[in-house]
Amino acid sequence: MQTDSPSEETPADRRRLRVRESIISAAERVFAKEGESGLSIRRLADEIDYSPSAIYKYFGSKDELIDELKEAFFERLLAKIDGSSSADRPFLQRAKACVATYVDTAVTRPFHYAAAFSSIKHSLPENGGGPLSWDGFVTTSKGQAFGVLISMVTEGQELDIFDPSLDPVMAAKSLWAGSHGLAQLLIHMPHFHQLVPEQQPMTAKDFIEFHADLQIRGLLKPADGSGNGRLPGQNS
Amino acid sequence: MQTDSPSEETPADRRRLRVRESIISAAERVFAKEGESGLSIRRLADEIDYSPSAIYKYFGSKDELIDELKEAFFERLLAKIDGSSSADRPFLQRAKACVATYVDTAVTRPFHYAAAFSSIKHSLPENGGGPLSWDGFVTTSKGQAFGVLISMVTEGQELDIFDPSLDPVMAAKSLWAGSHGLAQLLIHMPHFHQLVPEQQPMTAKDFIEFHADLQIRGLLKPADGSGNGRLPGQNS
DNA sequence: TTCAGAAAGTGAACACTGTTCACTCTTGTA
DNA sequence: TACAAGAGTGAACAGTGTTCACTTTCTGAA
Repeated sequence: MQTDSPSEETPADRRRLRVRESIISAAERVFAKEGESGLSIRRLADEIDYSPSAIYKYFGSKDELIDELKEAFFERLLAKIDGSSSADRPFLQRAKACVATYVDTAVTRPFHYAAAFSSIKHSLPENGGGPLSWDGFVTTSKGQAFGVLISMVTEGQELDIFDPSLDPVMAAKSLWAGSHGLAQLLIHMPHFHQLVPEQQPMTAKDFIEFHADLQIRGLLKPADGSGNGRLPGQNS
Repeated sequence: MQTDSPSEETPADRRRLRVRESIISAAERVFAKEGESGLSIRRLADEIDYSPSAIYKYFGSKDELIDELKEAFFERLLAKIDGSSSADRPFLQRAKACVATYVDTAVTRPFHYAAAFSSIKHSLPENGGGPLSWDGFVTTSKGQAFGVLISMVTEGQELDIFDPSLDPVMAAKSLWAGSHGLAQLLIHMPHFHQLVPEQQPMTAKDFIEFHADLQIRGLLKPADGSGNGRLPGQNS
């Protein structure tokens, strides 16, 4: 199928890529609206006017197809939070925006984000089941997005804003957990943000910012000299 | 089937309850080990030596059965964090323990916890799809567990430890999101806790406590006395 | 231009799934 | 003892992901 010069793209290649792309885009359309349960191979085949078995000439399995959707999503997410963290604004604003953007992007494509954390026992395909390796992780989009968080923490420490005694990786993981949790709750409990005893107006965006604020607050450098700011470990 | 006196329990009632219980316990056993995907009606029927259709004489659907497992789990969780929050210890220790217990309990039964937050668009069956009502929510086990968090925040404010300018409900939601996020990440990314560049010993328990610490820190009363959204006096 | 081989595409089948329904068997009561 | 209600069953339906032998289409070389 390939010609002698490997960089050349034959008509067959283009045709194959076009069909592959049509599968992906149909899958993306259905998945974004109805999620994994709404996306069946037969339905997909119907939408692109091919037989179900034809799909398997392009993707090894349904999971492999969905993995591609998730990976594409995390690339978008990475680009967004990377943009937030490198914008031309004061540090604390950027830090908060970074968290807020993460949550906001996740909520915008709930099925993608939820699916990315839906499997139990093996979240990294390339390392199925084994202990999560650092080197393997940081090359994924997910890992790179995490790297943005780490950089943010170290920058905050260099600026003498964040507590220097914190391990940046652990702090970033904590930050990730906090953002992830809010995203998940907003996704899985509609109107979570306006869940209050007295009905007061509160948009999801407002609550996301409130949460980001609190998250960042936990990392702030404790007031100097006072034993109050730092959380006492054993006593209190 | 009921006798004239409604409080009396006939042998038929007991028999029915026994079969029902055997279904639940078989389901619990399979579900705890393999999760929703490993639990099929036919397999369940095999395990209890009944036909698949017999199950439908006891539960309206597979979802209804699983809902019962999830509800039972949240009742256990509620009891546990309620115990943590009311133990005879200093406040900050209790507060941290409360968060840590939540995460720990979730991680211990990963499938139960994950399943409880797996559906998108309607997390409260009794309110399917509509806006989440406060009154409906606080009566569920989930809602009551949340109530424990709110009480903890208000107590911290009364003790002059937590920032009094924070809305207790919003702070509790933020806390919940943070705990939920860590639980989810630990469940869905095995060895998340020991995901570090240099391999240094770090147990899940240790990381949970670190995270709980940071979460609580975010709620502390700022040392300089200013309220929400304070900026550090240092350069930024 | 012809022709072999590779790739693309297909339809039927397999082994599953949750669920339903007409049916039989068992049980408790009048 | 007769009868009705409940318990339990087997077969079937509609759906799923996936496989495989098969045909059709295309392409690169003789």
